[in-house]
Order: sequence, then C-alpha cells, then structure tokens
Amino acid sequence: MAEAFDPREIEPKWQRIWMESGEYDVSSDDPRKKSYVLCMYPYPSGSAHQGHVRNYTFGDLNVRYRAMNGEAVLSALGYDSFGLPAENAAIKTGIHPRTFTDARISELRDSLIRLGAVYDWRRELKSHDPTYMKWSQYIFIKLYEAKLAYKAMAPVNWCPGCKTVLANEQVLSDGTCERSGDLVIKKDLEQWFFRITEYADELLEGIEDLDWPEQVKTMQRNWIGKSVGVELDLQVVGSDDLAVRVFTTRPDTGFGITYAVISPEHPDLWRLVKKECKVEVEEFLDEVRSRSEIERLSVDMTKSKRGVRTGSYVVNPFNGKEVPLFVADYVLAHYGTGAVMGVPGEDQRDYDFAKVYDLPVIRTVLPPTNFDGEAYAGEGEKINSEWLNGLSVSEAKDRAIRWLEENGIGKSKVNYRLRDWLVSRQRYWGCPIPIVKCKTCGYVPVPFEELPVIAPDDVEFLPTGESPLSRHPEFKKANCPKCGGPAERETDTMDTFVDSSWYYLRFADPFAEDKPFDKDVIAKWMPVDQYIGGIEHAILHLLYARFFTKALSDIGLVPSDLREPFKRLFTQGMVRLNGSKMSKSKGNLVAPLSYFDTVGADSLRLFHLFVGPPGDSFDWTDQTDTIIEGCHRFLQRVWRLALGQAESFPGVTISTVDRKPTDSDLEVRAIVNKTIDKVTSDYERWSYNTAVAALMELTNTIYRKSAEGVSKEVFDEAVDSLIKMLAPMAPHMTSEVWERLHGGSVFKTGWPKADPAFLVSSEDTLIIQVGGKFRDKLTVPSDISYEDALELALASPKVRAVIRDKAPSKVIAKLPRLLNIVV
RNA sequence: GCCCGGGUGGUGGAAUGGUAGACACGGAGGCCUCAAAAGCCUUUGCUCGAAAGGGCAUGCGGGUUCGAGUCCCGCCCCGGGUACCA
Repeated sequence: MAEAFDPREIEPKWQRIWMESGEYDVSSDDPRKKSYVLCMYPYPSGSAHQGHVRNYTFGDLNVRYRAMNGEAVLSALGYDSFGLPAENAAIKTGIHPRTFTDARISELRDSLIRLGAVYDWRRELKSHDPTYMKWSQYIFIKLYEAKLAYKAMAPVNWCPGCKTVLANEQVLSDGTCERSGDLVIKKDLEQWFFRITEYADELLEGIEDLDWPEQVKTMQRNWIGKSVGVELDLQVVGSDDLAVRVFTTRPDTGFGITYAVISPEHPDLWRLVKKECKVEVEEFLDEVRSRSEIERLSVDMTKSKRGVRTGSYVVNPFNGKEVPLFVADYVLAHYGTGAVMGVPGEDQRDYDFAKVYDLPVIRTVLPPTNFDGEAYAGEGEKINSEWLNGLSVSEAKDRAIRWLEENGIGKSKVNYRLRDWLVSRQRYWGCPIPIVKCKTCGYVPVPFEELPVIAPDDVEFLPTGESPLSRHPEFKKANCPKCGGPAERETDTMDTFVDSSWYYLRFADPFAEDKPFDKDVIAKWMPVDQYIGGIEHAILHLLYARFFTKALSDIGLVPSDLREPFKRLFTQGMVRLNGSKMSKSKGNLVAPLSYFDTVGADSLRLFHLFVGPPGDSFDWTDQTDTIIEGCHRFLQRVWRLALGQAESFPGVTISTVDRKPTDSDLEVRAIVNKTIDKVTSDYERWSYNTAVAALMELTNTIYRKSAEGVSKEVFDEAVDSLIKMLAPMAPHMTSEVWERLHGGSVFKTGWPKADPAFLVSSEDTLIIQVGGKFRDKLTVPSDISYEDALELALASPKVRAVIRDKAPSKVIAKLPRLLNIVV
C-alpha cells in the first residue's frame, strides 16, 4: 500500500521540478500557438494575502489549462514595487524603502512559488529595478517629445502640520491629516501631466471591441464621459466686456434659466463679486478649500451652505431676463467652462439649489401626467419656451444650437469628463522624472546616456516641509544638457500607475538591452490574451494602460496595429473580512502561509475555485476553514481512489476486473464523457466553482459504481480523465498521482476530449406543469410527439387531480423538456 | 452625491424565462472501533400532516408572462470606484 496523501511532502518536490526544469520558459520562435496570460502585477505587500492567492490561482489555472491545450503560454511575474507604504515605513522606522521593498518582494515571490504558480522566471521584473526605471524614464521622454507630457499648475492636499503633500487616502473624511490631525488645505503646485484627453475619443471607441466584462466597459465609458452640447455666453449686467461662458448639454432649456453659477476657482471670480458680497464670498471660499472633491459633489444640497451670491446678474440670452449669479462648490473649475446655467425645472441638482436659495422654477418640458417628481429630465413637449414650444427635446436642442450660433452667442462643443493624467508625485519612492529645468532652455530631457536617473540613498525621510529629493542639494543640482549652464533637476517622481502602464510590454521582451522592448517581439506576444485582476482596477489602471499602448503605438515603439493591450479581461471579486476589502493596510489579513503548512497549496487553490463564482467577492468567516478542510478531504478522496487505496478503508470496496465493458461500465463512461464536456465548457466560461462540483460528482460516481464492480479499463480511463481535469486546479497532487500511475507529467498529456457518442441520450425528463406550476415529471423518448406527450400528461394522476374536469384552454409545449397545460 | 455591482436554506453557493436549493460546509442519526480520530452510509429550506400529500419560500413593493431567482419600474440594505492606496 502506498503512503497517504501528504502535501508537505509532495508540494515542495514539484515546485522544485517546475522551477528547475524551465518547462514554462517560452521563446519568440516557439512554433506553438502563442498565448499570453497575465495577472495584474502585485504591489509587494509581504507574503501573499488571500486576494493574491485568488488572483494567482485563476492565473495559474489558465496558464496550465492553455498549456495542456498545446499553446505556448507566456507567464511572467513582476512587482509594482514603488509606492507609498514603503515611504511611510521609512518615515516610521528609518528603514530604507529599497531594503523594505526587497524583503517584501522575496516574501511574496516565495509564497507564490509555494502556491504552485509557474512562470518563465527569466522575465521577472520590478518597477524599482534601475533597468526598468531606465525605460520608464525613456518612455516619459518619448511622451514629452511627442508633446504628450506637459507641465501645469494643479492643487495638492497639503498638511500644514507635516509640511508635506498627502495622498487622498491620508486625508480623513473630516478633512484632517491622518497623521497630525491638522486641517488639510489645497495648495497649487506646478506638476507634470500626460495628455490622455488627446485619446479620449479613441479610448471611448475602442471599448466597443474589447472582450471585457460589460460592467467594466460601462464604468470606463462613464469615466470618459463624452457629452455633446454647446458653450454659450451669459452677458454680465452692467458690463460691456464681461460674460460668463457656460457649457450645457441642454440648450433647449434656455428659457428655464433662473440663475447661473460659477466655480470657486473661476478666473473671473473677483471681477464678478460685488463689494457688498465680498466678505461672504471670502468666508465661503475658506470653507470650500477644506472640502474634498467627492464631498463637494456629494454633500446633500439642502444640508449645508453650497453657494453664495456674487451680487452680479447675468442676462439670459433667450429671453433677455436678468438672473442672479452665484458662486457654488458643486461646480468644478476643471470641467466644461467652470460655470453652469441653472435650470431647476429639468435638472434635479439645480432644483435642489433653487429650493434652498428660493429661486423660481420654470418648466420647459411638459412632464408625463403621472409624473410626481421635482425636476423632469426626460423627453416631452417643449413649453414656456416661445419659439421652441411644441418641439421635442432633441428638435429643440438642434434649433437652440442653430439660433445660438447664428447670433454669435454660443457654439457646439464636445466635452469629456476625463481629465489629463497628473503624474507628478512629491515623493521619494518612485521613479524620478528625467527632466532638467534650465532658466534659458526650459524643460530639457536628461540625455539617454545618463539614464536612469536614480534617487540618492542618503536622504532624510522625516517630513520637514519639502519632498526628500528637493532637499538633496547634490541631486537637485544639474547642468543643462542643452546649453551646459547651471540648472535644476526635477525632483518629482512618477505616479506608480506609469510603471504599471507598460510592464506587460517588458514581460514580452525583457531581454532587449538598447531599447525598452523589440517591436517584432512585441508583435509576437501582444496583446495579452487573458488579463486577470481585481475589479478595483476597472478604471484607472486599465485606462492608463490602454492610453500607453495607443501612445506608444503612435510614437512607433510598438507595432502600429497594436491599439489595445488586453484582449480579454477577467475581473475577480475581492476577499472581504468583516465587511471590507482584505488588505494589509486595513490589517485584516488571513495569511495563506499557515494553510500551505497544513492542508497544502492545492487545497487552498481548490477552495478559492470552489467557494463561489470567480467574479464575486466573498466574505472570509469563521466557517471558511471548514470549507477549506472539505476541499482537502476531496483531494484525499481522489488520491485514495486513484492510487487504489480506497479498499483499505472500511466500508469501501473497489472492484476492478479485466473484462469487456458491460452496460454498467458504459454508464460510467457516459458520465465521464459528460463531465469532460461540462468541465471543459466551465473552464472556458470561468465557472470554476461548478467545474469543481462536477469533478466531485464524478468522483462520487466512480466510488459508488466501482463498489458495484467496474471493468479495470473503464475505471482507469475514468480516473485518468479526473486527474487531468483536476490538474490545473491542484497541480501538485495530480502531478504526483500521474507520475506514480504512468510516469511523466500530467501537463504533457493534453486536455481530455469528450466522445460525442456519449453526450446524446435517447430519453429526456418531461416536466409537466398545470398553469405554470410543476405537477409531475415523466421519462420520455427524446423524439416524443406533441400528441403522445399530451396524452401522457393527461394520464398522470397528479395532473388529473388538479385539472379534474376542467378543459385545457391552452397548452405550451417545449418538447421533450416541458409541457404546460393552462386551464 | 455620482458611476458600477450584489442581496437565494443554519452557511458558501447551483439554476439557457420552464422541477428553486446541484456541489459542499455545518447539524442529526447510524456503521466501523475497547474507545476515539479517520473513513463509510442515511437524513437535513420553512410549515401543516401519523402518513400519503399539500401550502409557503430567492431583500421589500408593484408590473410583464401560460410560467419570474432570472425581464421591467420604484424602494431598502451591503460592497467597489470616485482621478495622490494600488
């Protein structure tokens, strides 16, 4: 008798084999069909957490499944290793971010190896590696040269106590600093931007053809937020040259304008505020400065002061009426023109505002008779609008735009909600922006030979008012690469989203030495065939990466026909504990390592696959451990079955005999083939939980049937299929079993194919309903006729008991599955 | 606030508009054992009933349909994103 299933014994063995054999290394000249499976590269938070386990289990399963189907699968691992936590740790403990990060990378690498994930390890990369930084900076310069990077003023969160810039997550909901408790203010700094808005339309159009979850596509469309409308000028009363330009998507509602609003940051603000309102406006601006953007857009209109009068009035160009001008915080400076017209009849937010400030409401669209809301934003007939009366909303829009344009008051305009990407970070632990500022030459890129620009190690991390790099005189001092004169080095670093916007390209060609990657090699592997990551990245990372691919394609670094990086996307659900995302920063981790030491990685992988649909998040609870143990028991059961140990346990006898297959054997064969069919389609549609369930059922069936006696040939065939289908899920155990049974690797055997002969059956279950309610079921021939089915149904005592003497008024038949008798 | 999801037994979940609860976890009972663990078998939504059998049931309220967990409308609650967490 062979020994019991002990993951602690076999898992390290196979991990060593996979690592040393290099069997998952791939090269560009591989003749097999190329395949690129990628998990979003992780922020190295130390040993893997359950979210990682989930992500990499799905990733590794896909890699192994595709490999079993004969594809050359590119699988690589890297680390998003710049970022805030390492810098915070440095401030707290004095440990250098590199030391801190490298230690955590090796922990993460170890835990992913222990999970059994396989990679082409030659391609491993990390954002903070000088080689990687060199090419990040090179790409930045290319974008700058292509006029896709520029500098502009933008506000940051500034903590007066810490004298430092804060990330949004470091600002508490009451607007104070999480560290010092000081009230955080907005401060304007000159910062670098990427011109992602240049690609707004293409980013929007491109969504169409992506094989991505509809949910993510919708989120991206809304984020880009294309809106077609018109810009028009509202003349300021008592001034010849001053007008407030507003953007609206509803020019048809012009006759309903009863006020106008400018944003607190509007450049003309102080020209518009009358003397008598000055004090009040100043007080209001102080209040607004402490509010975050989300707060500005979210606070209930009726609960707090949202705006004050400027004292100025503007003229409604449609009817010449003078309406008051307000300054209010729900209008944002960077969207549209930073000013809006107030139409309370057709916009709910305007309605709320008008109620608070006692402004008139004029409806310009006739709501449906049953409408009992406040503002009405729907379709309808125009009213109260003079020459627009009687038209539909869209007709009136066209007419109003034409009128505004003919009279030189306004013109058509397309606006996007999407803003340019602010890439500057006033931090140390990021990739330095490779620019030198010269008084005479302006912003000059650092010459190629001097890349990468690497931040010095001897910096002071304690917050004293400036970013660590700008306080380092030697680093800051530079000579202008153009004129040679004295100059200043840029001390901002890049947003870590820059690193994650091109790593998938470097994975395809990490061997290039004189360029970030070779175009032909990119053409071989890109796009990524299956990208896998958390739903929390649905917008920012995925949009930035799409932008990079398009920009690099236009610049010529990647093939011109490569316009989208990720062909197919799967967004996994999150692991939650006590109601919120399980993460290191929240301190609510359940470490996977302890499971590796007990039930093993295979059991944990199987658990993550089995516990629910991969796209759903799930809550880690007190009962989770028992489910993991259940998965472990299932693997043990398969182990015993496959290695013929089942009979050594009381209550089970497996009898296999050398004989020709009987009818009972054919039954087992049919189940095996049906399972192959189901599991294969479940793999394809990412329904791993039901695939596991099907394998459990198959296992139960083999046990039960073999207790009755089954031919050795059929039994072996069933077990082999089971092991193969389980292999991408539980690679260690299945490898070990396969080696013991047959020698060699289960992953080189190919994915099992179902024999179609076993998938069709001559009988079906006919459901009989009366009035849509289930009453009986019958086993019938698959080709049963309507007449026969109805006769059988009416003959059923259960049906007769309900129908009694009533005559069927209608019969709905979906043969051979369903018959519904309506009486 | 806005955008995107979700809500089904004691628990995780299953279910091309057609038998609600597959597969597990947990519970109950049994077999094996000196005993236990492990393993194996039976049973398990709620409710009425001795049983046969019936009724109820997919967050709440409406609607469409012969038929709704599934589609539509309106609510409630929970989660993700909201541009410097990644």
